[in-house]
Amino acid sequence: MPVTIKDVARESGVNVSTVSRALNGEYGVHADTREMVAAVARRLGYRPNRVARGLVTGRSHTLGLVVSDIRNHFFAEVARGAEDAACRAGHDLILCNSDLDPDKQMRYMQSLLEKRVDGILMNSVSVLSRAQQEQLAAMGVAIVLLNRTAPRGVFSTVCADNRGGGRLAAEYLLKLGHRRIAHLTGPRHHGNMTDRARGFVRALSAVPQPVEPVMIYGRNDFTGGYEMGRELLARHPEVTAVFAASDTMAFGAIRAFIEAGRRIPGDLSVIGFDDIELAAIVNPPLTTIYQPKYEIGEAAVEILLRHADRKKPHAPEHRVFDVRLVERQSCKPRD
Amino acid sequence: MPVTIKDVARESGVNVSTVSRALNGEYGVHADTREMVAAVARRLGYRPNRVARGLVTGRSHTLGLVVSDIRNHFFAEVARGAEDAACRAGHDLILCNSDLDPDKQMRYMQSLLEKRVDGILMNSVSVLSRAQQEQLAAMGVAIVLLNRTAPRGVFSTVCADNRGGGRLAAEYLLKLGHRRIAHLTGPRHHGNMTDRARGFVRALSAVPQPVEPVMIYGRNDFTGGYEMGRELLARHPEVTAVFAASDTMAFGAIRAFIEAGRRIPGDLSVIGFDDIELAAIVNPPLTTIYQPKYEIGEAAVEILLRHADRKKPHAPEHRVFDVRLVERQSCKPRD
DNA sequence: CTGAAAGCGCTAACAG
DNA sequence: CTGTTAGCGCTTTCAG
Repeated sequence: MPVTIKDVARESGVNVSTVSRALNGEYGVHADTREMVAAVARRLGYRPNRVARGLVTGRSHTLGLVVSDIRNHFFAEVARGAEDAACRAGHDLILCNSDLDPDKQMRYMQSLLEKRVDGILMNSVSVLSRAQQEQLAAMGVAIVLLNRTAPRGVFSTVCADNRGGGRLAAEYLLKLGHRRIAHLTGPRHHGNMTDRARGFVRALSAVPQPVEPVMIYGRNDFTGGYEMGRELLARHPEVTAVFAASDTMAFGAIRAFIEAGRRIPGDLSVIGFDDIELAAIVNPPLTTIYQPKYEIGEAAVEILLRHADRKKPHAPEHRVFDVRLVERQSCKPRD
Repeated sequence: MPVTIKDVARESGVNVSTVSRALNGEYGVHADTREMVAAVARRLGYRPNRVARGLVTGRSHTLGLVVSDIRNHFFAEVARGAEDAACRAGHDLILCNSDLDPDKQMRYMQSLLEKRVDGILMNSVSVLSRAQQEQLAAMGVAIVLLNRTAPRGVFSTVCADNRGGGRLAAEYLLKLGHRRIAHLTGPRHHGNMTDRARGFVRALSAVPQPVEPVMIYGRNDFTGGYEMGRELLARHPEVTAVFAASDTMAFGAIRAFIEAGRRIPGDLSVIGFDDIELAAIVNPPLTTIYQPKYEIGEAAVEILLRHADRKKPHAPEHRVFDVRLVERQSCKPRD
């Protein structure tokens, strides 16, 4: 049975409201009283009950983070940035893994809402319908998306310049002389990856002799990349360069290529996206598009916190981070 | 202004307590009433306030997870297992990154306590002083440790058979004929890694011609491994085999070795610990000790939940998971 | 500067 | 089966 504010009040001979004021360092309480109360509180090992406080103030100082899977390196990095920013602001972060399952995602949203979180950070499973967006918006909680789902939606968004990244990858492969190119992307309607694909395809078709890439869709993880890699070899052995929409998928694909006796980059050039730490240490080191993962998490929380003051309805903010090509050794000019 | 239980009561013409009972599916309420109330609740978009409920029931249905860094693959995997288990039981997980900093860790504990979490999962207690540990125990919240600290402490623990893993690594390297061996381990007093080191050293000395390994301490991340790798080359070039206490450190060390022109496993055999996904795909594929990360997170939450019923003080449980050697291609017999 | 009192939204006896 | 009544621990008017 923990010690409550009442205990402190009784023990220090003042009213609970005075204890509250003293401990919250507000004005209107004598310095002596404050010190005395503080001393008693310390002696008793008083620990304010934030649940009770939240009930009256209406703010839980808790944020929700809904990602598809924390084991995904990208999200781990985002989560760390988000947690650091939240911690600095005196907030906690509830972690949820949606597995890109719409039902699971909605259930988590419900749960977070019932816990009265001050805001939610999420990478949405898919392009949200107008109706879904409005439903979420109507829930009356600040939401920041980690991927652009609909152009100019009602929610704030923070993400990398995915389309620009796709373009960079395309221009790079073209510059190396590749003409038979494939793109391994994630599930359809995955906001970020869709944008990467769009930028990639568009850049490939914006040249004098346009090239149309082979598109392969799959799961955004190692195994998904592996399967897409095998599929590519089976159906399009003529391809000389592939752009994978994440480093993890790139690793999976490379594994499939190597198992099939292909050499990277000798027979096949591969470029990824994310620049996770391990991209630099696999063999061959992976050429990829860097995006600032930690900073994305940080920025998302900052926006969220700014909007969580639900005094005035903020207009949605859209923050886009620059990406850049990191040239390593998994691509080479076409012979 | 969200709709409350009162609104539902008024709208459906019954008392709030009836609404509460109806919605919580308890006995003692007419089926018709229940349905009617449920219908009204749905129509009004009623969303129970778990904060309020928590205040009266004393249970927040929230767990705290304190790890050193979620970007560490091992912890991401543990976190996922924990989150899944928590979710199944209707609980949420608050994520905290301690960076192995005792102060930060204690601050997180305070914060979690003030949020009245039902239990806390944490690693890295070993960095805490004896006094701090006792302080934790006195806090009166269920705690499960992800590493063994003091033998037979007051807390429950869940971890892999770290000592056995160290032994496995030692026996393997000895079997390959290595005699000049180094161990790259984490920070001193890191519970799990200390145990790995102990098992390793002991097994090396338990043979007819005992070998005493070169010990190098460092940070448990890629850069830490890299630095230890360089230090090893500079100070002990005679070494032919290395046991790194985590795959991540092994990767860092390998990077240092390769930069220095050493070949793996040609010049230097390397064995890791954890068996993270990427261990299988780096080149050469990393021989390592597998430990069931996801299951550790799951088991920890299960124990926590069992103990969170603070009716009766449970005796601490200690669960140890088996490890096994995964032989890949980063080790070879000494010439 | 401090105390008294009302209530945040909900559950849980206790009556009826 | 349902209504009444107390709170849970805290903040926040409103008086004094």
